[in-house]
Amino acid sequence: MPSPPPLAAPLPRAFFARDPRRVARDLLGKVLVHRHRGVTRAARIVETEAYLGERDQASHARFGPTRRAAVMFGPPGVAYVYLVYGMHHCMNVVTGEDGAASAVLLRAAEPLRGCLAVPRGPGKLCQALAIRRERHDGMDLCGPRLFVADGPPPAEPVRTSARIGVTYAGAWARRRLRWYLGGNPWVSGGKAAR
DNA sequence: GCCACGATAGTG
DNA sequence: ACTATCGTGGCG
Repeated sequence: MPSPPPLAAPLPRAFFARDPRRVARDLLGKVLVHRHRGVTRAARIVETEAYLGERDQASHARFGPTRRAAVMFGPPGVAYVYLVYGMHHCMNVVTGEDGAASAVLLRAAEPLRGCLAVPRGPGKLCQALAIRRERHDGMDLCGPRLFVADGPPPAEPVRTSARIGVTYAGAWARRRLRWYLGGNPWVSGGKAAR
């Protein structure tokens, strides 16, 4: 008997080893999958933000390879998960070349399977898929536990805007480094941001 | 050691 | 607009 085909396979590392802006755009419509103890949780990515590296004054990488931001300076295709405001976890995928410190923040997704919350906003996305810093920061996304699977090309139009919550970053805050699916109800930021 | 503050989210 | 809640980075 042939074994059943996997429901979803991880995207190859080459997908992440590119400019974070391209990865941010191409992640729209892809499926984030978390498997743990036989439970699968999955959601379709509808909103992302690119962080361009050490020079990007909105990025955690702006302080150099500190303990928190260390994984951003490593190879692509790895999860960078951190804690904000002492209570919310946020997940990024590391992109670009090894050492470039670029990443893409996953901001919102459409629930597909096993979601514990509505994955609208980066904190809620992690809560929905049971992703947390202690467990997933530094995890390889080309493994079986936490990965991004391919999905059909989105029917919705791809739109861009300035990133959310980075007003401290001066001119970098005004750059259009946020990507989302226009009109999609799962996108965060309220009516104005959709 | 201290301290100010956050790539957020929920309430008023 | 206010705040919960704690790790982080800057500075001394």
